[in-house]
Amino acid sequence: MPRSSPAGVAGWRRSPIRLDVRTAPDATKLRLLSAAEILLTERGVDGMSIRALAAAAGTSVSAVHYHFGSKFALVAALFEARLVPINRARLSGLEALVTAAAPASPTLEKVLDAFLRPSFEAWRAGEAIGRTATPHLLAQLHADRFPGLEELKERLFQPVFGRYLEVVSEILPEQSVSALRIGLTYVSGMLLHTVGGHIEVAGVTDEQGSHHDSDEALLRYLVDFSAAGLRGAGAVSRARMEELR
Amino acid sequence: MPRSSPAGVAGWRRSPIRLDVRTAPDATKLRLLSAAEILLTERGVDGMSIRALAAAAGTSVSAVHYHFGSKFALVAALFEARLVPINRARLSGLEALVTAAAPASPTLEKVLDAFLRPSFEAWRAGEAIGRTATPHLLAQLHADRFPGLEELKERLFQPVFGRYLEVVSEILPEQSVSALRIGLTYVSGMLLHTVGGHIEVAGVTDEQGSHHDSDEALLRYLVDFSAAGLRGAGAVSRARMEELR
DNA sequence: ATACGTTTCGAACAGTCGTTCTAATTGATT
DNA sequence: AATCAATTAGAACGACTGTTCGAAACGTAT
Repeated sequence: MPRSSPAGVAGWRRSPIRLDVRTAPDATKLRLLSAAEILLTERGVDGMSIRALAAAAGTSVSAVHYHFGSKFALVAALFEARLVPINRARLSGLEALVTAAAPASPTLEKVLDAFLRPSFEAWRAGEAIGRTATPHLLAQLHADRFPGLEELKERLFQPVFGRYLEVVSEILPEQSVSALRIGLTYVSGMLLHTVGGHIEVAGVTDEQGSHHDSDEALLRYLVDFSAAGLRGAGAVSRARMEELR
Repeated sequence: MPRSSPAGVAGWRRSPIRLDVRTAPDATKLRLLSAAEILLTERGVDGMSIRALAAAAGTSVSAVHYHFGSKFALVAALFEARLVPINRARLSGLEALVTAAAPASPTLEKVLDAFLRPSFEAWRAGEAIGRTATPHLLAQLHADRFPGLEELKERLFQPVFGRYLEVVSEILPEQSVSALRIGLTYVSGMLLHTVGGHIEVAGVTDEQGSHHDSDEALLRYLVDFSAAGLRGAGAVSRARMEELR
């Protein structure tokens, strides 16, 4: 049972050679997060009990409150810890596209790919190693509700969403921003629908390489569907969109 | 433990003149369903307690088990009671389109409208009268999980989904059925995303007529987005879709 | 008026929930 | 060796969970 402090414990930094996996600082904290990730996707926030979580993490119930303060704080911490890297990859990928294509704009397909791929790949990577994946958790949390979650989602998503909306708006200047906002929300919804497990890929799994190809094809389908939808919906009903402010 | 069957109570059928609202048969049963509809959308299956439900319906906790047998049976009954009319409207609307356009096929937009409109209108009608709407509940249940729900969704959705897949496959014969299945699943996902409250309409609400126009514009946007997505995704990545079986 | 089946109610059951508290154990510092 | 803060485990708290039970109340038919 690990019993080290989170950060800045002098003793551990004096012997950096001992920082192996077993006795790493925050070992219990990290085990709790990993266990919570699995249990949350399986049972949801209300369905995951502190006791089941502690048992899965190999610790006691009081460890949760010691490290996080409350059950909801743990869920929020997990949500943020898993989403921040994905959103960082989204933003860096987008800026790379923008600078590479400057002074022109990147294609809509490339932008959507940069938005969808990080979450998509984390999802497939998680399923490949046998445990329920991170974005699957995000889809679950997107449906769940508990105090403070709405503000957290707003804080984490808004910068990414806003920047993508800017770029897409430059690519499709003839469409209103409010219409594109709805369209991009639909793109997010389809992504969550995919990683949430509602899409049956039914790909060939006996070969290891073919599975990766199927994943790539599914992501490609999602990108093309989104791009065509964004372009098509705006082209047809642009006039009606004025009413949506 | 329930000890009677709801339908076929001899005493009530002998005096049909007394079938007013207050003393109608299954009055408490219907009140329980209505109250459950609101509480489920607000708090989810695990979040709704029998006691809160009984209090909202103005009855006692044991009434739930008397009329339904268990909490999950009540949720399943509500799910089915609300979804069957919507799916019936979907199917009849589709067949009307098919026969009207025969021997040709109806347009993709009309077919998607027939699919989306029943659930969409039930959603807006529910929000208009102030209570949380039925499809909002469906979106909540789509995310929730409890034993038996998956089979129920399969039983209720599959006939509708299969028939629509047939017709859409006739409209877009150059696309594989498996690709169209994914596309139609995305359409369902976007609908659930909409009625689940994740789309901010932000329409003008001070006028009563304008709200209806905004709703119509939003539905129109969803239809056009879906149609363009289905057509576009198939046209671009048709070759890659072969890998998805 | 009596008897009957249906429906309702409140109490009580055995669990589980998140949280809190106390005591013990750990490794590092003095 | 003694002291210290950090971390752990385990018991206990009150509140809540879905469910069950027995006794009332109901309108109807005998």
